[in-house]
Parts: sequence; structure tokens; C-alpha cells
Amino acid sequence: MHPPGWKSSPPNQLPGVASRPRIRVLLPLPLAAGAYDYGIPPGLQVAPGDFVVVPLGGRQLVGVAWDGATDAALPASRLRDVQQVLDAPPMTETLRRFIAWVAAYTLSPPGAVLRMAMSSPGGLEPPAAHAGWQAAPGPPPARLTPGRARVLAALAAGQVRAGAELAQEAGVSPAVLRGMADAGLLLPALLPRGPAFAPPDLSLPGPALGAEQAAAVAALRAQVAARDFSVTLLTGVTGSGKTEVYLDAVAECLAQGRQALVLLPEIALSAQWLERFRRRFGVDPALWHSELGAKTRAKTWRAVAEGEVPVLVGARSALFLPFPDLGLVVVDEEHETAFKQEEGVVYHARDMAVVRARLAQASIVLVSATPSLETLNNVESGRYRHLDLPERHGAAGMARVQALDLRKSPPERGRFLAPPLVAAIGQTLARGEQAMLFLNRRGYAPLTLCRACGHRMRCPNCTAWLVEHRAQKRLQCHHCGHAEPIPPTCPECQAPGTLTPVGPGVERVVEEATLLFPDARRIVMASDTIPGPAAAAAAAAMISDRQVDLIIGTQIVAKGWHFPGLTLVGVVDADLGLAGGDLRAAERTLQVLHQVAGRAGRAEAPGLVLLQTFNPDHPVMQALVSGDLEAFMAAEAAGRRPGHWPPFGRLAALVVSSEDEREADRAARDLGLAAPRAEGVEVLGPAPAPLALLRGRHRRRLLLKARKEVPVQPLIRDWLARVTLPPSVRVQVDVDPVGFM
DNA sequence: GTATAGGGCAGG
DNA sequence: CTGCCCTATACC
Repeated sequence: MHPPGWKSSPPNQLPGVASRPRIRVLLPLPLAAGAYDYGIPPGLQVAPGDFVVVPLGGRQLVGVAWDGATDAALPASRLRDVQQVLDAPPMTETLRRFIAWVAAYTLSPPGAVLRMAMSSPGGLEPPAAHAGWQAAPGPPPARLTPGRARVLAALAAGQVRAGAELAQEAGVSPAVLRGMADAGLLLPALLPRGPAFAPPDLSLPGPALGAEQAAAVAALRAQVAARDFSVTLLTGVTGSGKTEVYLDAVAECLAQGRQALVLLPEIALSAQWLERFRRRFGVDPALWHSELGAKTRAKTWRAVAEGEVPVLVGARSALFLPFPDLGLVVVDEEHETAFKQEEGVVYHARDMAVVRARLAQASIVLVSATPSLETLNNVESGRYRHLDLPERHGAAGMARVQALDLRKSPPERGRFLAPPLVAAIGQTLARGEQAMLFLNRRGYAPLTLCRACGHRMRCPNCTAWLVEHRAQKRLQCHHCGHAEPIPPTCPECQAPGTLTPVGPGVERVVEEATLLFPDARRIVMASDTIPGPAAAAAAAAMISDRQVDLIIGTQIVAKGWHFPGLTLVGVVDADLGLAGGDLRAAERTLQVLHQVAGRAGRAEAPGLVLLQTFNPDHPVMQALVSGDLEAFMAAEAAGRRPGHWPPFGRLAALVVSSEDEREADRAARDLGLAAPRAEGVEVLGPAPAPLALLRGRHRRRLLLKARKEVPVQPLIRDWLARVTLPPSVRVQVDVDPVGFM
């Protein structure tokens, strides 16, 4: 309640008094406007990079004092004050510039990118110091009980030790310590914090390397020692020693006193990678992935910010950690699509890693046996260096790959393993060796249909068939999580018992293998049977220890596992990834199949890979059989170059979605009508997005295709600004889309 | 992201 | 007319 005639008078700007200094603060929220201005109260020092507490509406938030000029047009009456500067290492200018760069490139609000860099709220709290005990200064009293004497003897002058440990060593109960404190013999003190992560041992000898490996190591070490930005592609087949070579570059980075970051596509499943790291450096690296608990997360984030983490291995989100002086970034399996984040801020971690390295004046190494066409093109144009490792002497060569023509030797009716593959598995098992079956499809059957009326069981929320999961007796959607029990009658024609599974999923292959090889010990590796790192490590150990004869799995068996006893890999459906109009379908299929093939025959025994296919003449199969991947990639490049498809041009996808189908259509059409018209720019669509219905939202897609030299971000920004869409319509922008989402 | 204001609709 | 819920909007 205000008296009549009350007029707002801004407290911060009394007449004749200079207005309070201001600073921009970026908040970890998707605010389109970017940073907000705040006043700096007298006596508070705030500089860009500081983590600050500010009011926003009715709550308090932690943000980062940002760079750039404040908005002079914002009246002082709307300005509120920075409340506090947190006791945490300020965000470096490099990271601030990186966040701004990623936001601009992906057309995301900068605050949304900042949120990824502040993904551990606990990291901003100073780590809790643990209480310990210290001997009181001065000479100890002449008369002491033996227990008390042992306690004092265990404490060097000025030394602080934890109570539990001290009591145990002195052989007294913790109560004795309490009593000594009361008697003034012990003083409470804070324990010194040791380094959060043990420093890697750089004195351990590197692995024995062949001449080429040694040359690659020398080249990489020189790059890292130059302390400047450089990009190197490191290639080589499975077993050529890529990991050993880049770990040596990590050693050089650490010797330089800078930090190293290794990005892996699926860190949670890389138990064997960690084992190799341990062998090289004698310690575990710091880890960063989505399954970390809040406590470890906070501890790791803080330690990174304080420069106490020399090496960190992580998934793509590790790219936004606050390394004070990053000297080397390694992106292992750089071709992997898992590096692409498809939700929220849509970014490709491999590409952004190059940017971060550039801003940090660091070296970056992209590693792959089957590099992406993007990266190969950058090598070709001279932007990236290239080191190729030949096969090592003594290592078994790449497995022999054969296409198995399913038209000539089809499986029995209702079966999915062709007779030649069944025979090969039998022979392999008879020799006491291990075999692997790969099918990149979870569940029992990808489609359930009614034999009476032809009705197909589909997801109510997505354009997708429901996948039968026999163990749970349910039909599941792999896109939205919808699940329902398998109905006893057809929901369409009510006929009882007519619903039939069609096609194989990994569970169905297991069923068939069980029938064919009842005595073989089997393990199933799929995301539903291997829920986390511990399960993955256990499975890998069982396979290595030969407790398993037959490995049946999805995508995750393709990861860089090393199973010495594995000599046969059967690819149940090599054509699987080729369907659909995806630009990169062939390239991706080649990469996945090559990687699976790399699991076979790494020890003394030669390996065999059988690809079940209806298209043995397809260039992907031909490339795998001949082993000439370079020719395939050259042909792929030749196919994309004339049409200016990536990497010879730019692509951006705009996905319009709404719960209302007509609204989605209207919005997509309106966007299409407002499409930019410029030299070297073309807009394709709107068309139904590949998943036209996803989680209950109808989706339409427009593709902007531009010549390489056209900056697409301003075009898209202006484009979106020209169109007003109802708030229930969402537009997701994906610059450089890779998948078909 | 979350708090809040305002509009629309069901219930009294 | 009131209460409640939902959505659009501001947040510096």
C-alpha cells in the first residue's frame, strides 16, 4: 500500500549521484536476450568470469559475470544488485569465449550453453574441509598415560591428522582424543587437502613401438610441445597402436604442465580403455559422464577448475569443464555419431572440441580407423595434419571379410542365420574359439503384425513400430518409452492369437543360437542387459576369461573391445543401416561394420567376418570385403561434391513441431514461404521429418543447404525473426545435422 | 528454468 | 460470481 501520489523513486539513482557501476551477468538459463545487467554495490569487487549470486524474480541464482558493455538504455530502476561473489576459481576467458562461440554457432541462447558448463552446482561450493587433530605447541607434560603418549608420538610437530586414523595407529579409542583435547593436549585443526586425483606417473616406460609408431609419437609430442593450436588426424586399423600413441601425447602434455582431455563416445562402457590408461600412467584418470553421482561430479568439477586434474576422460559434456590451461584434446573414434548431442543445445562434440582447442591454443588429435568424410576433407584441404599407423608386426592382420548372399543361401523359414554362418559358428566353437553375432537392434522382433488382417502394432506417440521385448512380455517404443502388454487378440480385427513377430531383434537371435548351439555358453550385450560401466566390465572380463563361447549383441559390442579368443564375427543384418534416405547412411554403415569386424582375430588365430546381406554388390559390402575403405570414401566424396552436400557445403535442419498436426503443417508452410533467398542458398521442404510423429508431437523439417562459404547462422536468425509462430509450435535448429532426427 | 499474471471455463 | 487451472510472459 502506498500513499496517494506515491511515485517510484529508484533507490540506486538519487538525483545528482553518479549511477552505480554495472556488470553483465550470464545466467544458466535459456534466456534469448543473453546476459542481464546488474549493479555492483559499493565495496564489492566483480570482474568478468566471477561466479556471482544475483536475484532473478523472486529467487537467487548463480551466474557468471560476463564480458561486454552493459545496456545503457536499461533504466537504473530496473537494475538489481549482485549479491555475492562466490569463492570459486573464476571462469577463464577462454571458456567464456568458447561458450559464446558455441551459442552463436548452434543458434542457442548463451545461457543454455553456460548451463552445460555449470552442470555441477556443488562444484561452486568450496570443498568441505575435514576436521583433524594437531598436538598443542609447547613441551608435552611430564606425566602421560601410555595411550596419550602414543597419540603424541604419532603426531610430528605441526602435523594434522584425521581422528580415526590417529586413534587407530595409537591404539586408543576416539574418546581418548576427546579427553586430550579437553586437557589442552590436542588442538582441532583442518586437514590439508591432498590432490583430488593422483598425478599420473610420467616415468613409466611407454610401450615398445615400431618405427612408424615412434615417428608418430615424435610428431605428436612436437605438436603438443609447441603449445599452439594444431589439429591432427590419427588413423590406423584396430591393433595398430593408436591409443598408445596418443597416450604418449598425453604424457607430453602433462610434462608441459598443461591439462589433457580425452573424449570417448561412450565412456561408461570403456572398462578396457581405463585398464590401458592405468598400465601407461599407474593411476586412474578423472572421469566425466552422465552417470556420475552428484558428489563425485562436484569434486571432479572443482578439482578441474583448480587445475588439479591433469587428465580427464569423458563423454562429450566434458568439453565444457573449466580446465584452466588445456594443452591437448583427444577425440577417440571421432567418426562416432554419439558425439552429436541432439537435444537442448544441438552440437557436435568433435567439431566443438576443435574450437575449444583453438581458443585454448591447444593441440587436438582426432582418432579413428574409419574417419568421417568431414575430417578426411579437412586433411585434404590442408587444415588438418594426418598421421597414419600401419599394422604392427606380429599383430594378426585384419580379419578376412566375406559377404554372405542371403538370396543364394537363405536361412530356414522363420530363422535368421544362414547355413554358411551356422556352419562357421559350429566350426569356431568346435576349435574352442569364440564367436560373436552382431545385430544392431534391441528386443525380440522389430514389428508385430496380425496374420488375419495385416494390422501392424505401432506407437501411439511416434511414427514407429512397437518392438516386442519377450522377457517383459511387452511391446515397447524405442523413441518415447511407451510400452504395453502384448494383446491376446488383434486390436483391429479382434482375431485371437494372430499377432506374429516379424523380423529379428537381438533376443530372437539369442533364441535361435540357443536352439542351434545348446551347449555354447552365451552372453547378451545390449543396452538393456548391460546397464552400466560395472556390468560392461564384468561382461568383458567373462569374455576375456573364456567363460563365454558365444557373444550376441547390439552396437555396444562394436566398441573398442579386445577379446583375444574371438575369431568369428557374424553380422546378422549388414543392410540394416542402409535403409532410409540419410545422406550418411552408407558411410555410417561402413564405419559400424568395420568396427565390429575389428573385434575378430586379434591374437594369433586369424579372424573371419561374415556379412549377411541381400546386397553383396553394394559399395559398402565391397569395401569391407576388399578392405579398400579409402576408395569407398573417395567415391562417397565424389558423390557429394557436385551437389555441394556436406562436407562440400553446409546443411542446417529446422524441425517444426506441434502437438497439433495442422498447426505443425501451417507453421512449416509459413517458414517455407519466408525462406531466405540468396546466392548459393537453397531451402528444401517442408517435408515430414523422418520421425513425423515423436513423443506426441508432429514434426516437419526444412533443410537449408548452402555453399561452404555462406555463413548460415545470420541467415537462419533473420529467417526465424521474419516469422511469428504460435507459442505451442517449437522450432529446433540443427546446424550440421548428422542423424535423421 | 521458474514464478506470476491473466484468461477461460466449470461449478455454485 | 468465484475458484481453479492452464498457458503466456517476464525475469536485468
